[in-house]
Amino acid sequence: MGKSDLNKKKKREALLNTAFELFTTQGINKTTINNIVESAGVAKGTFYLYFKDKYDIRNKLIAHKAGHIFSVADQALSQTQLTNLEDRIIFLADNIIEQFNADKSLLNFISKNLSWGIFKNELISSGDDNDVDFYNIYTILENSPETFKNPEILLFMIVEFVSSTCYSSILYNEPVSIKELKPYIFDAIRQIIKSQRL
Amino acid sequence: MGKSDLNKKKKREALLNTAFELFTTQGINKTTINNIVESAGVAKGTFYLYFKDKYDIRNKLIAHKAGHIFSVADQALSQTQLTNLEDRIIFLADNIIEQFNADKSLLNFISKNLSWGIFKNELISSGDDNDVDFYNIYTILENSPETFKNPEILLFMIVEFVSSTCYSSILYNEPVSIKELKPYIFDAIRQIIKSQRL
Amino acid sequence: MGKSDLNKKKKREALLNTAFELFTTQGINKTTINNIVESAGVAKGTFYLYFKDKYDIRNKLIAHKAGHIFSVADQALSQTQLTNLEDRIIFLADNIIEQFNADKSLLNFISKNLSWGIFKNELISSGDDNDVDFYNIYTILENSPETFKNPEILLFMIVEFVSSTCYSSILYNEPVSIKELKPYIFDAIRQIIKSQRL
Amino acid sequence: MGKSDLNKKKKREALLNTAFELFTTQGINKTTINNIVESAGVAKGTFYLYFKDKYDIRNKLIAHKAGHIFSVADQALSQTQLTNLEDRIIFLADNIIEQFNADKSLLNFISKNLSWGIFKNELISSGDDNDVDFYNIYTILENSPETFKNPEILLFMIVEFVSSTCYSSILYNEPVSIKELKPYIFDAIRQIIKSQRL
DNA sequence: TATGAATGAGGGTTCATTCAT
DNA sequence: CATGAATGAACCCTCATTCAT
Repeated sequence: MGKSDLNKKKKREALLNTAFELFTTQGINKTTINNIVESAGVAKGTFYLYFKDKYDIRNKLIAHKAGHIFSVADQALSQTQLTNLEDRIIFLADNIIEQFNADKSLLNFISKNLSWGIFKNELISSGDDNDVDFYNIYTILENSPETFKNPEILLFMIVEFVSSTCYSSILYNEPVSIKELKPYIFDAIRQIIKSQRL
Repeated sequence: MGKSDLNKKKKREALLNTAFELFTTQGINKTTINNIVESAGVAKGTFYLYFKDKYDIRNKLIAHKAGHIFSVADQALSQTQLTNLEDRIIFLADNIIEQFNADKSLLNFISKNLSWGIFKNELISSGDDNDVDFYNIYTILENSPETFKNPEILLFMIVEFVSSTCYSSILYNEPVSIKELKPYIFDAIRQIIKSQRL
Repeated sequence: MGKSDLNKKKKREALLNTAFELFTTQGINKTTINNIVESAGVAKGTFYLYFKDKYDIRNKLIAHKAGHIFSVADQALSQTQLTNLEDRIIFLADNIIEQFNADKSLLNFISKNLSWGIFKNELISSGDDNDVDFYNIYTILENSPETFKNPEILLFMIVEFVSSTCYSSILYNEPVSIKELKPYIFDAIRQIIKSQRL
Repeated sequence: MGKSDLNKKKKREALLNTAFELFTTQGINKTTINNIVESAGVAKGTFYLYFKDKYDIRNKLIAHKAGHIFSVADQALSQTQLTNLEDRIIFLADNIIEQFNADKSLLNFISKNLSWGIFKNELISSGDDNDVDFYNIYTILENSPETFKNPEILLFMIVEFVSSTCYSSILYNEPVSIKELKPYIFDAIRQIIKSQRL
């Protein structure tokens, strides 16, 4: 990679990082391209060399950040000795919840913008160096000796259940704090898994 | 109520109805105050006599619409002979899902903007003639002979679970159509209820 | 007409006058909406209350100015005792040439932007208080005892001939000054008329 | 001519051809330097090695294209046996009209931008390999046994008359189609010539 | 020569908000 | 209460031009 290519990559990353910072602190609507380029220290025109518009950079960020979260959780899981499927899924859920709990603006950003369909599309379409190992998570289900009616639906339901209950609890302590809510969530997950077991 | 008061009420409702129509068809960001007052047939300044800004009218709409949905479901439930708690909750869930399925823009509008905390706040703070009987839904749990660890959490989890899984399925058919997804959802709900039963 | 209506009319005219001033001195491309509103002493948004964009105001100006020129010439003609058709037409041509000669920027503005078709369309479509009596000029031909193969074509040819030869001569003294050119033009006009006489 | 010189010439021609293509299809204002270099397949900076700016390349194109048209007409004339002056001029006019009729975008481009003075200046100033034999056309008048008051003015008037009447007729069919208009134009030309004959 | 990434002033346009009527 | 003309800051985006490579 030439010096110029390296410089380009750096500019692009500066824009991405700045945009994320601003999106999460001020919200997407309130963030202007002006804000982004100013903070990133590049000229306005430069933004348009790398991204089509504000929503283009947002989508790229979402996919990147979401993938990263799964990746971190997966890494942590591989460090454990857990073998039981339910335990492994609960571990992942717990890890992800804690990531969100530790970075609330990240939770806000992703939840407001991510949907299952968009997520899948972005992962597939964006051929950049997204080292997202999201689909590896499937392997948890697939490699398990147990079988399920429909693994994708099961995964989908768990993801939606966790993310939607987390959102309110972590950000607004509603109806209770995440600490209090967790046992309920985990119980529920175990039951959902059971209901789908063949 | 005097003639002038009536006129005022009519203006306010015209603004609310128009705003809802525009929010659901064009999105909130794309809808301008101009659009609203034009369609409502009032002057621009008049808008500010009734609402603080676009987000004020949005919040009022959300609480109103969400309450209405629960109300409709509750009414329908009262027409049935169902006595078993799980059946009653599934009935409500099904009814609400069908309401959303029949009016996708409504689902989109509410899901994008409603959160448990905001919803509760709005219901409490807005003392207007909101005839929302949302909290009646609690009575389903409370009046049941069965008891649960924490009824509000249970309700919260079900609501979040249903609304988040619905969203993706109804609007984007992801991961599967709502028709296919329903049995899984209902199974999961039953399991969640079980997990919380004392 | 209310005070407010009057004020509106004044704003609109201020914009038109300023735009014309700038268009003729700097050219249309170089003139920005910013320039116009600044000189006119109104806010930028105000411009868009009265005109769609730069080209809208240009078109309205062209029709207005072109109509005015014919009107002035026609008025002057009516003050004369000329009866002979050729003489009357030459008189009009001379008058118009002198108007352009006296206001070269006007000539530049109109010639660059006016075409026979656009001119006719604008005259018809723009229902504003354009007191343009352009078509009265037809009456010169129609009321004459002489008849012509095709009066519109004759008029068209004379107008195009005069305006195109004027343009170069008045603005660039090419190939000769307008003073030198005039006799040639008038001779040519007489010949053109003859060629079309039945 | 060295290999490098050849390459340079090729680049320059690529830019000229592409610019003409874009100017005539999209208009000059809408055409950007970006468009030109992209289509021409050269880098952006390269443009500035050959031309000062957009208007520089435009002027060079106009002179070139206008000269070419006269050249083609002149060539065609030399293939005929016509000896009578009027006939020869009418032949040229007809030929040029047909060239424009066959390539309307060319007519649009040249008419909007060409003026007698600019044309002459460009021809004189631009010493490039413009093999324009425009002035040869003078020889038609000069070599004729007949004599005229002022040959340049005569030529000027005919050129302006033809080009301005053509413009409206060919591009907008106003006031009538070029087919219908031609006899009127030719009649008028004959009269103009007569009026200038000594 | 040739490149093309970077620039940044300035373009047109929008729209929430105000306030005199 | 109701109006709507006027505002002007702020928006997104373009594009001619430069200059280090």
